[in-house]
Amino acid sequence: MNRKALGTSGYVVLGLALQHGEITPYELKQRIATSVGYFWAYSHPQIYVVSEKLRKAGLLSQRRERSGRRRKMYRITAAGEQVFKGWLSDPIIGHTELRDLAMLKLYFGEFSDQGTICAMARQQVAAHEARLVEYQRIPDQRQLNSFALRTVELGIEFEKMAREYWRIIERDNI
Amino acid sequence: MNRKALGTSGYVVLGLALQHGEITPYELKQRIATSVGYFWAYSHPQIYVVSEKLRKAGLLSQRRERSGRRRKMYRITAAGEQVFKGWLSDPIIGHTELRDLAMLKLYFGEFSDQGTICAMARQQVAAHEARLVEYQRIPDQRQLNSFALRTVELGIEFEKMAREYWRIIERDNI
DNA sequence: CCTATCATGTAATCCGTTACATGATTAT
DNA sequence: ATAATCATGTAACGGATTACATGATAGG
Repeated sequence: MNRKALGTSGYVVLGLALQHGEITPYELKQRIATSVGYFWAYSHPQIYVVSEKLRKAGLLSQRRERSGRRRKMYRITAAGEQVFKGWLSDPIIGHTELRDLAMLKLYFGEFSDQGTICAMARQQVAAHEARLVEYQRIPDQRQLNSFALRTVELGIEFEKMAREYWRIIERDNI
Repeated sequence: MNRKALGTSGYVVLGLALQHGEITPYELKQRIATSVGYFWAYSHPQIYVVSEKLRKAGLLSQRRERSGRRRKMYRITAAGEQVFKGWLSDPIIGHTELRDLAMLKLYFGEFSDQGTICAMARQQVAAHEARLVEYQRIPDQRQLNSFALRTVELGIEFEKMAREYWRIIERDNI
């Protein structure tokens, strides 16, 4: 209804529901953790809350398993699809936010000592390396559509850059 | 006291207070907007709330202007400095989060049309270009310590990369 | 002197996380 | 059978944004 009331997490859920037809909160959680969650994470209880909120707003319909875990199965409604597609074509406001604790601490490096910074740099090289490997494996493991693949590509480029960046920090601080 | 109770925004305020000696919430806001805020933004009412919280926790001391605007002037306490430096050497948990609406929408590109994606790509090229120019001007405008300069460097590299990325998206979608 | 904008803040609300809790299924 | 883990949620809290409000100063 009023589109303003929906946060980004709501649109993520709508989008995934649209992609998958019928989906449980758990599947949503898994999907997010291995896709959009790489660059826009959120925690699992949120997913349950958001799904319920979307259902109440009439953007998702719900069907419940009759036996076993009695899982809630969500499906996007016509209204939901309309809201989601409207959001997709809304103009982008705001810019990329690069939230990174290590960068923040580096900014205040004057109050650290060389050993601490160097250790942090080493740890960051390893962390970005690990993430790079993880991203590089994604196209082999799952068949993604070309758009999802594209976002993975940016992830890969970013990790390469960050790894190199911290290597230089490490070298300069030894 | 108990360090766990402090969020990242608290440490940002402590760090800036440590750098600047005595600082008002407004200066904090300005400083954040043109430094760490580039990669870790937050809104101005938060700064007032966080500063007060830090004062109550004994990590900042406060002096009030006697006339005019009766501004609150904050200064870091010995306890605050200790807590801040402790945080600096804490190990990093979690990874870089690259929060970007355009990337999110690109991920769901299958539900957009080419025109919309192309327009978004064009807008993103312009936005990253603008930001790049802004970052490149920073070293001339202000004298920053070498650590702050280093973080700006990553910002510049990122913007170059993102600009190039969206240029390719735009080209492929025309 | 009046207006714009600078500077400072409060209150309400919402979003997201942490901690907790529990039933269902699978492996041994 | 029993332990492990899969799957599903709730409740409480805290952090962050939005909307609102107001006094101080500067410019005309």
